[in-house]
Amino acid sequence: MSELPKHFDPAAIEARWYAHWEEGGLFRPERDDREPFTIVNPPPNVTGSLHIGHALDNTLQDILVRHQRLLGKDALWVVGTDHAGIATQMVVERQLNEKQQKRTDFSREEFVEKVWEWKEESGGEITGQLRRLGCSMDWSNERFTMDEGFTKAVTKVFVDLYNDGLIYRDKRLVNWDPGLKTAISDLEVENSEINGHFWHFSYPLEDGSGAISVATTRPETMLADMAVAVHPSDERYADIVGKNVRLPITGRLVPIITDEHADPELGSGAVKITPGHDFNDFDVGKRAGFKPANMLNMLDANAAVCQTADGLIPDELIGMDRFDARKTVVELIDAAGLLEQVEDRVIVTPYGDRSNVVIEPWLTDQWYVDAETLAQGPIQAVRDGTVEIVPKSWEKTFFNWMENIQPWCVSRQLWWGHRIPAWYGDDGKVYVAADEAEAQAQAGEDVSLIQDGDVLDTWFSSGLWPFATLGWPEETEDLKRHYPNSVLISGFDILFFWDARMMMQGMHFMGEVPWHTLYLHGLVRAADGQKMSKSKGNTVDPLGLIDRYGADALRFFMAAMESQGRDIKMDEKRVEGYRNFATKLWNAARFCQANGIGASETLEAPDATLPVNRWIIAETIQTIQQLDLAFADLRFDGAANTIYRFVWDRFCDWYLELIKPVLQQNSALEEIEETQMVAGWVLDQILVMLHPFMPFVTEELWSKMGDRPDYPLITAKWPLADAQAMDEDAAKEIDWLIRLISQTRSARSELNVPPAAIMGMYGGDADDETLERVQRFRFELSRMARTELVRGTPPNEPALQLVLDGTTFVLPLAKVIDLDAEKARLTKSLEATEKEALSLDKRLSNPQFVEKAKPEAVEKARADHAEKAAEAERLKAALERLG
RNA sequence: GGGCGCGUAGCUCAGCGGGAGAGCACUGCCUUCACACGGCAGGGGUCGCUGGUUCAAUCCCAGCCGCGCCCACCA
Repeated sequence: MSELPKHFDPAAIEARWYAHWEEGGLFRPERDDREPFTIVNPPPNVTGSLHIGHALDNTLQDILVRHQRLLGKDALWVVGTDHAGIATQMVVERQLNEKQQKRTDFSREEFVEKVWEWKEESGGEITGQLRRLGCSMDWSNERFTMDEGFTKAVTKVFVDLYNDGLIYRDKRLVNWDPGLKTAISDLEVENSEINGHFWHFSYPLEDGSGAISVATTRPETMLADMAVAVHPSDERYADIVGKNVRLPITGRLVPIITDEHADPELGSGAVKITPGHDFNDFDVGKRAGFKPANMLNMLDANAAVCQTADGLIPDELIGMDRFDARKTVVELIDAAGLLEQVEDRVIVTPYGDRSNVVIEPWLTDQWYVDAETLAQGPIQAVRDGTVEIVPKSWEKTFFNWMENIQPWCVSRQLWWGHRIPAWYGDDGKVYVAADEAEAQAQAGEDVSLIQDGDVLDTWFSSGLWPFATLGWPEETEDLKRHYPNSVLISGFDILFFWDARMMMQGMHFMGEVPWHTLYLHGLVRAADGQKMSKSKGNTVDPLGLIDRYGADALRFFMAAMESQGRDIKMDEKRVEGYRNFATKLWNAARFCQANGIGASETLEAPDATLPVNRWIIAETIQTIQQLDLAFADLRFDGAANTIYRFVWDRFCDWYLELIKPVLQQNSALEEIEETQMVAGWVLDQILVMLHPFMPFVTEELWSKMGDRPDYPLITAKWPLADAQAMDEDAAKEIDWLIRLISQTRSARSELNVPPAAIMGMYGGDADDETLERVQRFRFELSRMARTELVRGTPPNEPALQLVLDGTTFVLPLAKVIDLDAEKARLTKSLEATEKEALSLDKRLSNPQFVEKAKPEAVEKARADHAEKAAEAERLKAALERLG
């Protein structure tokens, strides 16, 4: 126990305590015999740095983990980082660009080596920042999605899914990102509306008997048109279905076909079909009997025009960028007199979420996961409650996506990531195996093999996080104990990317859900409600907030603002307010120290006789109960507000003020000792309850309030909500005292009674019990209300009158009192009371209410009415006495 | 086109069947021996609008008006 400095400086204690916890192994004490509690941390990008969203996400997790650790559980918070294929490769490529180099200047091996170097160099940044936030993760088993064990798991998953028929290679349209030159999944495409045009072309019939009009938003793709479709029921075209049209520019002959896809209402009702460059047309093309292998492709990986298989594209167009080609094609068609009309039109255009380049539907061979099959288990699990989504409103969104899920393209044409374990033999076959030796064994010695050059989607590997981090595919002790995990906390923005994939892969490979609760939180927005983004320049750096206000304040802010289902708007004033809260607690502890109050020796509430002590014990227990409920419901805001109010309003503003007379006014020794003991116990409970939210300041105070070197707060015991220790009589008595003090203060303030003036207080019509109470609390009343009990009949002079329960107290103050002000005050009070009494009276005189309302409600209304009516009478009498 | 959410004090948000709360901001007083990053007292709300259900609605239902997000192939 050592004296607390006068000023609280978060920075001075944070680093010290974090190191102490980590070095002492306190994040993961030996508790093999206890019930496990497990959370896996959404692995941040290895080369990333902590942003405000991480701060929210990780604060919430740390609160749960610290709470569970205090409850005595074997709490494990798995931590690690993600290799983040595209994002990381982009970072390194950008660095090369700065040196006038590019990826392709190097061999694949050389480039990957450079990424590893970068990872070694910068990969520690974010983990260091998580430490600054106070996150109590199990660093002793820190993982990386490309570490050896994880890579083994990824390979096994791919091979097993392939052998189960759930991964296959297919030629179909993918979302091709011409900027990054890789395929991406549906989820990585962001659609946005842009202003474009709708061009109407006239396609002449081969037999010269006329023409058919088609409209398109992408004229350049007509270079690879393979048909024109009309609706089967569209009679306008019935007699030309089956004829050919001769396409402008290429001169290709393509048939007029029928397909349900053609909308007779739209444009002319006839639509050009380009199976190689449009998702709808691909389906139409397949229905029309075109094999994907024969579908014409007119764009290369850069989305520049290339020659189609039939060689019909004029040379002048070859090599032209798709947008230049668009212009040129329109010009050529116009020159041929076949451009009928150009309409302005808003077009939904797909962009790559990383590159921000317009995505091109492109015909390639890729690896696909049969997501539909894998989705069945998770759908069922959410339906039957095995997995509870919190807040529940996300369930619909989850079902809607899972029930309409498309094949998941998992191959990426990148260099950084998990190499796909597939080898192509010169025998034309594909061999999928754990390594090349096995593939060779499958193929036989005579076949020469080349490994697939692609890597896997990052989410393919991070989907294994809940079990691969625990040692899978080895059957480790950890895996047995900690899978399924207890709860997953994630932003709703990765519900499909990550959460759903974890469920699919977890259920397939572990046979069980990855966790039983899925808690989804919102986004942290800028103060004006805008989404934070680097490009807008409106991001708030959590490290800066920690520098200014301390990690505890930032954490408390996150918790207090986290109500389920709503985004959080950044409000720095509020962070400041929670810094003030930490300071308040610090000063309360200083007061305790100065008054001989220290660490409690017991976990149970001490025995106490003084009402004020019995009262605060009851208040503490109520707080524990409320906190337990809030935790059970994952109401972070509720929990934070409960402890906040208890510390500030109850403990500091009332309890500490009420015990000052006991501690400082020559009370009996046993009363002082009892009060010190109770205050020490309450402060200890506060520190424990607040610790999950504010780990640093609480641990510091815990150590400073007593010598308990082998019993750090981080592994202390969560308080017991022992209802037996609650004393209703004491609660009533202190409640009465608080109301008397408040009323007196309020009246004094309104009448401008000088703050220091002591007012004599006559019991007036008080009964003996009340008088005795006033006498008993004379020191408290003297200090906090500046009143002194006077026996006898009040003098016949103007006085301040207080109506409390069944008593009218009289405080004569002839010299100071402003009679009119007092009249006004009493009148206002009377009016308010009468208004309430009247409203209750109206309700009670309604027979419908008395008959139909719940008996408790009627009973309460009657009691309230009686009370208000009596109070009104007293106020009226008081007014009359003033004349 | 479907789905979700929001609209409560000047601001940021809780509450969600029995008559409205917090933090900040604001006003007045207080340099009281834990704390001015403080104390005490106070002002401020037809709970978006319109109907309905109910003895009773900010809270449930329907419609409308504003705002936001997600999903979806209208060429």
